[in-house]
Amino acid sequence: MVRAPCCEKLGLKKGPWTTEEDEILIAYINKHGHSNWRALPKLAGLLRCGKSCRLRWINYLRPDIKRGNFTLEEQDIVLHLHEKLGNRWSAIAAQLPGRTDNEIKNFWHTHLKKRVTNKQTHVHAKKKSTDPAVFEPKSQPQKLDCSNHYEIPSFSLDHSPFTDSPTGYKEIENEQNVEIFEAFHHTCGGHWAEEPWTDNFNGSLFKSSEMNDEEEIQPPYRAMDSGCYYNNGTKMDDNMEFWYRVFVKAGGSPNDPAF
DNA sequence: AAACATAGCAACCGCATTTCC
DNA sequence: GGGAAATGCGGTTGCTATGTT
Repeated sequence: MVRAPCCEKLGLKKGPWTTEEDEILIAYINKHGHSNWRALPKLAGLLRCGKSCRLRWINYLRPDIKRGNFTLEEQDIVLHLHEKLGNRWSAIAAQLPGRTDNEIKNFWHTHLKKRVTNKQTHVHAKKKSTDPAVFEPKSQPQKLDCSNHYEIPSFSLDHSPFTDSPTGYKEIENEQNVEIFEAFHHTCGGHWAEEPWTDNFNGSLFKSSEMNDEEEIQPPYRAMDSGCYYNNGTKMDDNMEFWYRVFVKAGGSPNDPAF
């Protein structure tokens, strides 16, 4: 294939776009669309190459672009998908309406990469703690549905939702609760005393009952170094924490007197 | 206040893939 | 079916804002 001459050789402009250029591009696309990027700049009267116009439109001028900080939910989705897909930014962007691959890529390099590095360090350090909760990711990440459409299950605050499994881990007793628990962190707002969850979990949820100080946490198991706290600062026990998360995820008030 | 370092991000580059003729 | 053109994608660069010394 013969490579098209670069912008400079054609006397085309490079570098940051001006407001005037943006306006011209927007006006042209609004009127004529962008069926042919290569022809567009000439037709619109822009001294830019088609590639530059496309990039500017896709990454900045599109009306459906979502600007501003990434929400916790978006950050988690990026982390989950990156763990599964790697640097396939466009594939990740496809799961985040309004976010561009370029924006996600930048955000990853400037924010999330550090968090992953820190988390790995933390997981390593966590092996010295007692009774860490662990998760086993089973299948590929999926876009989490964070709407509160779950029905509040019947439960007793004294009842343990965990059942023993032959593997030595404790498993959450039914699929609906697993699903709710998996999505718990997306409901957290200011209710959870924890950092946003960053690990890849999307299958059954397990809680270790047999890990001790000497055991190293290895993938696919993950440390959960967080918890839920009462207003007085006391940490909830495991059962209470579980039901609290289920309850809030299902639409219950975080301040419900039951907790 | 100035110099320097770092972070954040828009934009570019070159290769890969898809579409068109 | 094959080559050229167009588009898409991911890595990288470089400018600007902000923080630190």
